[in-house]
Amino acid sequence: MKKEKVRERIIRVASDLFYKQGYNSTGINQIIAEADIAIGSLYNHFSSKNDLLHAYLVKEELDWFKGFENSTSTISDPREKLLALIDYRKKLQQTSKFAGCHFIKIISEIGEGNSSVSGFAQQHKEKQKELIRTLVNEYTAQALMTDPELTAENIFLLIEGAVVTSTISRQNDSFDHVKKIVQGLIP
Amino acid sequence: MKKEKVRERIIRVASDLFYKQGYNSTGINQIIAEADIAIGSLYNHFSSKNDLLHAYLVKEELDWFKGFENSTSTISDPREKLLALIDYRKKLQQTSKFAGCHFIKIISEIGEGNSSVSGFAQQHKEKQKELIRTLVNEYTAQALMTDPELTAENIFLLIEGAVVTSTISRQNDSFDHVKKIVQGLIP
DNA sequence: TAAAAAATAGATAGACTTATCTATTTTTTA
DNA sequence: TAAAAAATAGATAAGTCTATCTATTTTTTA
Repeated sequence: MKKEKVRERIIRVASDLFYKQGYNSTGINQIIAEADIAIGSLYNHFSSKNDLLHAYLVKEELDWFKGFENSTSTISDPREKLLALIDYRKKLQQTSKFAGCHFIKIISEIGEGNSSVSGFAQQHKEKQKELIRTLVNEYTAQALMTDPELTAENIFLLIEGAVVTSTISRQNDSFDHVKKIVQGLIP
Repeated sequence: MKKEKVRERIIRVASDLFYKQGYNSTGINQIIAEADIAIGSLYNHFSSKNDLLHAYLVKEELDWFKGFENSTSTISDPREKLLALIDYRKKLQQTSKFAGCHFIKIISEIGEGNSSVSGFAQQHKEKQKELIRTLVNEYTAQALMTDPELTAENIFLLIEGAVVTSTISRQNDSFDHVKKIVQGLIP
């Protein structure tokens, strides 16, 4: 196993802290302490805390799609893949102890305050929706559907709703409900 | 018109700032400056910033239900009332320039860090769901439905999804989609 | 109108924040 | 192995944060 480089360790520790306790509640000193590095090393790799925030978002976006690919690479049927997407989001919530979606979180915390961050979150969610649209269209090719565009939006909104709901309730039953509803949408 | 008391002014200004720029990004000094009061007055009414946060949440919960009642008091038909709920959340997003749901925001920002806050948000969302459940059950009394419980959850999740999605995309079209979908759920 | 309560200005404590700097040691590259 | 690059410890600047305190003025109550 390759040794983790300093830069990678900084991003990993900072990402974890930003996610678990929030960006503003995480100080540089805590990051360097938990990553066990010198403050000079941090500022050698990143010009500012905001720069580190950007690296965090890039990492999480990569991890999200890598994780999805990893969870569903063996599934080719579009209907099964859509249901597996729901399972994937459920699993993410489970393993993070209901910490929620990284991008919803950061937008909630800094909002308009940082246009590059809000633009990044916007694009990320658009990609997720595009993924669903593609799968719904593949499904439509084999089983006719009245309004695939609206169905894709329907599934997307249900999943987003389940993520925020499970984050607040700290329970995963919303995903089971969404799965049942989606099974009805694509029979 | 009655003159606004100091305590009310503090809560109003603090609530506005907590909502617009986040709890952690809002300092005591900014609150007293914008409310145009002395710092001694603030700490005479509230024992800490956390105490003020609690007052903020209580206010927003009251305002939410008052606002809903105000928007829908003339509507008695449950189906129309459910559609009016969607319009209400849409209007809130419009008037706040897509600042999002107060409770999702605060949970995203402080998460587990404050159990009284997360408990409050939990209860608030439960009340919203209960409201939808009641309306769906009223509707079911006049037009039979296979699974009212799942339909209520369905509507709840769609609305929550539309709120977070419109917050990120800074567009209100999600609500129009939800309305169309819900009209299909309760024909 | 006199006493009590509330609000004021403003100083201050003490902890924490991001970021920079120097000087030294360790690691990597050629 | 020697030179270059990277990482280190630790001090420090300059600012922010929440909260407390005193002393004075304004408002409310009786």
